[in-house]
Amino acid sequence: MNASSTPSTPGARASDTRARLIGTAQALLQTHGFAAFSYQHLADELGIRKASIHYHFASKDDLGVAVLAAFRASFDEWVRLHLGQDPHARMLAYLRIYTRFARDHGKACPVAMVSSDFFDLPETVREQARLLAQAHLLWLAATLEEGRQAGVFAFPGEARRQAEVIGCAAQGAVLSARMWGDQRMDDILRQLLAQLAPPPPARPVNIQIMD
Amino acid sequence: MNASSTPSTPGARASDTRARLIGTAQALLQTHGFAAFSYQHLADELGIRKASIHYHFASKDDLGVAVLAAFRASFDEWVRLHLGQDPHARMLAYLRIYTRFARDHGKACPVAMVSSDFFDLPETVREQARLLAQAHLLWLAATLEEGRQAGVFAFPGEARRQAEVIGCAAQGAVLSARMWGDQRMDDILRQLLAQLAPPPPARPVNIQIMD
DNA sequence: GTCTATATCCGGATAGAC
DNA sequence: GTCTATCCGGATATAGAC
Repeated sequence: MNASSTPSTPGARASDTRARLIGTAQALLQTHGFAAFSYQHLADELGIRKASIHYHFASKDDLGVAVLAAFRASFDEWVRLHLGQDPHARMLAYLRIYTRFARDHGKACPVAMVSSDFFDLPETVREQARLLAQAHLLWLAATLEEGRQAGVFAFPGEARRQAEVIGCAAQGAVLSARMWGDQRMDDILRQLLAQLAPPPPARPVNIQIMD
Repeated sequence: MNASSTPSTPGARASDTRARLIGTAQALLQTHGFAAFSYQHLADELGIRKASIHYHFASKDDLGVAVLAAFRASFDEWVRLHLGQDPHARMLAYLRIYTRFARDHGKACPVAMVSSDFFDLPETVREQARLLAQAHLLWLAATLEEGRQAGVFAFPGEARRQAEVIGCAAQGAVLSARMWGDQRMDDILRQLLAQLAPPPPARPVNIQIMD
């Protein structure tokens, strides 16, 4: 009955199962939320018994902390991989993360899912959620500011505020994709980018400034 | 032990309890989500036994349908009350709905909460959620388009697309207010409005067109 | 590391008295 | 309309064998 491609074996290393638990829990968190997935779901997915999970994560809260920390580590790695690109390309790549989420069985942003469960979460998990959200917002603000100075983005006020708008809209977009399909979300992200585009040069007066 | 201000009495009318159930369920949906609140929570709040709730709503799904229908009725009424106002004032009033949500114990948008639970909901509840979201989007699109033609809003492309951005951002904003407090959300809504503001007249050339 | 077995609690739902 | 009593399933978690 073990549906897993890598059934548990007596010689399995703890770190293997632990990593697979985190990966599966990440997917379940994005599709069903933290409260709505269970050790039973995880056990079924991995082909082990649910009691075995407690060896790796004594409580579900511990698992929640590890799952959110893993999301943060993934994002840090993603940031590292895109360090060289220009702001516009980076922002495109960032929004494509959410496009991929939505297309992958309607996964939502982990931060949005945790926010929904927020009042039923222990402080340890809440803290990790804040750290993850913070990492995204800081990156967004830096990218927006860099893009504005490079002339590829235009928006009013502080980059930090604009970063919050983009982040919230992206979260809302993947949520709405669950209702309406991922085409809806593509439209929203495109509109978000269109709003960031700088206006065309003041007027088509034929002045050319030579340098 | 009845904490309710209107304890159940033998002579209570069904419509009273039914209305109180819907109202309490609306609040619980916005704070904890549909899956996370229980008949027991409702019963405690109203000062009755949980079995009694089944008289009014045979199943929790039936309650969910009624709760979302009630949200839609409230919104329709809100729309009616604001018919006379100009687009800018209407949009301000609309965003203030979410500000009030966030300040009221961190309530989220019901659509966002239902979206999180979406894959675990029966089709009857999903349908109501779509109807509610649709009502908001249609109103937003109409208000945006009217405001653009009146010159108080500026945005690229179709109003319908911009409506989706505003709606998603508002949903994300109230969710993020649960993490960071409602001041954060005020900032986001302000930024949203600032982005909608039309640019200042082409340049301060001292041309006055007389009419 | 993973198992079986079990403890404990809470969820929605039903039957039938009042 | 609301009650008590009960059923059943599923949740997290623990104990102890292998």
